[in-house]
Amino acid sequence: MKTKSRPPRRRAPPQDADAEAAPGERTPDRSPPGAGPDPAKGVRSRAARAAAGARAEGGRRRPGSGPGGRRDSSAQRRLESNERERQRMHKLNNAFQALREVIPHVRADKKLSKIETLTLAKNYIKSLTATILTMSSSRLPGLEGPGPKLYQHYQQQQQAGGTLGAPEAQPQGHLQRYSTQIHSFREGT
DNA sequence: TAGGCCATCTGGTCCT
DNA sequence: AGGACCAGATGGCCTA
Repeated sequence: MKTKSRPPRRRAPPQDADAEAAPGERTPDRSPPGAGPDPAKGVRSRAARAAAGARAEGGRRRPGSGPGGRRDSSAQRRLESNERERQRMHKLNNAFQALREVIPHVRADKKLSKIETLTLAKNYIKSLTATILTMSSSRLPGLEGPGPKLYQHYQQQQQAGGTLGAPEAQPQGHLQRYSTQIHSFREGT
């Protein structure tokens, strides 16, 4: 992972790239290998779409639709790079799917979007953390066991504005937030 | 039809 | 140098 922050990226002029670089003919619908009906992709039936070949154009720009499209090694490298990028995104999507499967939520009939998944997961973690803290600190007033250490760690995180972040240290708060969130997703708000 | 979400392409930047 | 990562752009599908 990159931890460094990068300078703001400037973007090359919008895709007139067609004009140059013509990276070869575009790949005809490369639905991901083994991604006929993308398993990770449920309900919103992209599957149907793929089946229908509807995705033939995908959202892709067409690099070298012109005749001169073929272009030696640089075009070849571009294609390979595209393929790697696709694979990378597929892995990312698999990870999203795995995450969806472990966070409890209602509305099983509808797939959580990525943003919903992340948000829900974050609050789920918070609520679990808070619950653990409550349980372990109430267990004993201070000597052994994970309780005090956990609590101290949690407090440090809070002070550092750390990943546990939010100022509501009350487990209730997290739980509350998580469940309202589930609720709002259920209602589609 | 508009808006949300997504997959893919692409080129820049960073890392090994 | 080549691959990984990232974010902008583009266009398709779906739902309200």
